[in-house]
Amino acid sequence: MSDFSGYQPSSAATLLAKLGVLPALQDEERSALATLAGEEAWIGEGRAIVADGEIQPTVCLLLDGWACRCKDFRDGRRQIIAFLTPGDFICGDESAAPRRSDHAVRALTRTRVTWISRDRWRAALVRNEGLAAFVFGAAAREAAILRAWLVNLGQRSARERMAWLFCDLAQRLGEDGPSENLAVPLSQQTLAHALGLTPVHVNRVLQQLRGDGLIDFHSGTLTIRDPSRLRGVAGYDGAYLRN
Amino acid sequence: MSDFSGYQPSSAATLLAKLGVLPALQDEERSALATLAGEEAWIGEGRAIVADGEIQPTVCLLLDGWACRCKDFRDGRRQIIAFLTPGDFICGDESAAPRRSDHAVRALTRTRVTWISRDRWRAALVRNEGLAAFVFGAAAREAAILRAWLVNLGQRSARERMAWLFCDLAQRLGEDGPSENLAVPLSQQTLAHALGLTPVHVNRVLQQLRGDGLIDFHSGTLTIRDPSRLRGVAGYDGAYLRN
DNA sequence: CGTCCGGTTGAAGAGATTCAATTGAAGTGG
DNA sequence: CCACTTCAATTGAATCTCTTCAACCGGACG
Repeated sequence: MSDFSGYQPSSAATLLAKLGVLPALQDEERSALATLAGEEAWIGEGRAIVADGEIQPTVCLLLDGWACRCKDFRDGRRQIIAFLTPGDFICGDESAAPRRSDHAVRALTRTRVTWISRDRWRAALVRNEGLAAFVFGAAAREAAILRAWLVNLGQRSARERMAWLFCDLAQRLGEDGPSENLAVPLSQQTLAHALGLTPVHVNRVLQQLRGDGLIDFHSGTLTIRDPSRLRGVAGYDGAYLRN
Repeated sequence: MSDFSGYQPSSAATLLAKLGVLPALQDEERSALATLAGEEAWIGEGRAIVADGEIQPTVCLLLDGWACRCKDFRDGRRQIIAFLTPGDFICGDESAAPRRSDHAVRALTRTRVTWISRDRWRAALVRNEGLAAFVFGAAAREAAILRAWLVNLGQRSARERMAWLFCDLAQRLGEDGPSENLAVPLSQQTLAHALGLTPVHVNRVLQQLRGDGLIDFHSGTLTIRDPSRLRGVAGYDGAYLRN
């Protein structure tokens, strides 16, 4: 993976900022969360944060960098199920009993991660209604993204599919900022794994989209040149992200 | 849709039986749930139970028949996101605030449905820990199926994909019975919508699978002739269904 | 300096779609 | 009981998207 120095490593503030999106979330809740966070760790690019089949007893949060949920086949095929960015739950967001993971979570860049004891987490949710509402909302949102992604894979052509993914990323990353020149630390290979395409085809479609003046995608930076036309080819409707 | 008279319409007992799967669920919890159920309704085949974009203020349960979550495009394309069978939540299982639905739920057969007031539901979950655990488990399970389905669409060929879907259905339907001669009330058209293929191609692949002695699929009945070989071509591993 | 990895290009082939036509079973009405 | 409709399933042929395989480029790095 090339040079992704464009990322401003964020502290726990990233998560808190994300939590801040919820108007109902009081300072009290934010600090509650901040105090919950236990040990932290940096994890190298490409490493697994959670292995497929592993039982994760703790709640796990992504603080810095990008990760992905992915499923690997014996024969080398790989499907990326979701991209995770700072503030996302790596596991345990449903607060239910620990479950055997049916997929791996891998670091796409160097990432910083923190773990929270499930008991303390559960206690905090019971104590703090606003926090609980936020967490359930986040879970519902992730499920919505999952469904939208599934639809994307099932129905759209390679061109539409890639356009859609870029719309999705722009929407999610740009919710608190302008949607141009986004830091998207993904190789074409990784895009291929996310889109269910071959790297070769990703490359060609990428050139096509660039040639049409829709986007630019170079060394970890996504530039959306014509947002509305891109949404047009993608058939993109961001409704699934609004609650 | 042809003749699906093979279905024994089940009462609320179906749901309760499904709940009974969870050992920890006490009679107390089951009856709690039974008393919660409010008005019922029968819904005709093909009708929408929940429309895309609708806000469903109540919790909604499927009691009889099959339904699907599906996303319809303007241009007529349609992707089925999940199949729902008796005992499944149509909406509201996360118990979070009501959310604008990002997809429709359609009846694939004639279905029977019941609605529960969200307030009473939430109260019941708080009161009854076992019930809450079951509900969260169900949500986690549905998410796992969703992920597995996404992987299926993204990585597998038409043949593998269809084999996988049949394995999935057999596993889920057969959990409380033998896995042969399953009632699967789906047209080839519907299969196509679920698999992201054209009906024509579904037909050909179906013939191929039948010719290979793997399955039989006729007038709403799925017969798995060679389960282990079918799992082989599908690359099926049912781990995502176990918790 | 050589190697490695991501990106790029070309050519050939497989898999799935598209369009169009036919079959067959179920349901309707005369 | 038979025409007539309807709709799912089936078949064929042409087309196209995407894959596969193989080679090459260029920057990063030991």
